[in-house]
Amino acid sequence: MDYSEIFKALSNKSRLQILHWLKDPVQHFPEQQHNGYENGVCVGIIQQKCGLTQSTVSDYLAILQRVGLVEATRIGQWTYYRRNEAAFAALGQIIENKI
Amino acid sequence: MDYSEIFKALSNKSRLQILHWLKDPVQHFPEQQHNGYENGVCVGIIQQKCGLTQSTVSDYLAILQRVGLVEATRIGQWTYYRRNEAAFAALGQIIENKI
DNA sequence: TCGATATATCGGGAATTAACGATATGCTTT
DNA sequence: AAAGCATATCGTTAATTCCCGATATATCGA
Repeated sequence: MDYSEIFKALSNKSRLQILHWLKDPVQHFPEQQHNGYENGVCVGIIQQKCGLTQSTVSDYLAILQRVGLVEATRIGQWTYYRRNEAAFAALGQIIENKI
Repeated sequence: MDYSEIFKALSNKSRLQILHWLKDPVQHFPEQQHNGYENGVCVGIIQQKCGLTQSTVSDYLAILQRVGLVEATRIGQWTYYRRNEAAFAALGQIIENKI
């Protein structure tokens, strides 16, 4: 298997920052109340906090999704992104035992 | 702290391959017997197996050393590189809990 | 000291990534 | 159907990374 793609996704400060914020959405994204946080946080809210443009944030979330670190749920016109904690646990194990 | 540099070091197939070989030097580098494997494997032997040039392999090992994933020992004209297993264990924990 | 060997460093061209603006797609409401 | 949002995709330039050859440094043996 090729883990370099996963590490490439993690090798960027903005993407690491987003992942860290998504670890505790209630604290880091209080401006999103409407739907709860079950499905994660929508792109626009993440973008505001990043300071990056909408297209960049959308790109970055797609990169993280492509390697399985986050999952997306489309609800109406919003796409909510949340961490895939199982992927992080698995990656931790891989680093401790396989790499 | 800035973990992106560590992930950048891991985001390359050749470097991951080297790290994996260094996990079991006796098996992957049988051509090196002279000094045992206590200090790791010297650059030339790693280079032969990689197929990359000497300068590239030296660069790559320096990158891995800079972020603490490997350690170097100079003995005479040889430099031996070995994995820093504590760094991998720590990184695994960071991914499971902190990122 | 000189030459041979091992490794490190420097400079560069090709390939990739960062981040953007512009535009397309898709959903919702009227 | 049309207008308004939210998000995705495309095309681009600047910056970075990949990987090399050339060269410098360090150590060893004669």
